[in-house]
Amino acid sequence: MTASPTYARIWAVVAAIPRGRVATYGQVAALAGLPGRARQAGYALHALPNDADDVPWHRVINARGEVSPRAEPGWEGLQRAMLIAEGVDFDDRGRVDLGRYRWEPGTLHGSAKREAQRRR
DNA sequence: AAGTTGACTATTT
DNA sequence: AAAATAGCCAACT
Repeated sequence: MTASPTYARIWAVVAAIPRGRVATYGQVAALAGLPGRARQAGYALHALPNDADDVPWHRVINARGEVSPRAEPGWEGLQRAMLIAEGVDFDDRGRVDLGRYRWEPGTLHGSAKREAQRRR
């Protein structure tokens, strides 16, 4: 497949998002070594092949904590359903509490993990 | 090769 | 608080 190294980096970061957590496009881009290139993160996911099960694209949302609207309808509802299935809650306006579900990479280790788990 | 596009975001109505 | 505006930059045509 003809994937740019840029895409590969972004996909790698997305693949690292733990279950039940979400990340913003800007966050993914920054972690991929592309600060300020949030749009490219979204572009990379758009170009993502359908059989890429190892990339949890549904855990990437926009900075407002909402599922980004895309060209084809129906996907938004699906993404929301998938996140709910993982334990991510949405409020009445269909938004995720980023302060609670935002993924903090590399932070949880050993006993610190248990402490982070206590948030609620 | 130049112009358009977009699964974004911060700022301003 | 929600909607429109402006800035952004790589991929796509």
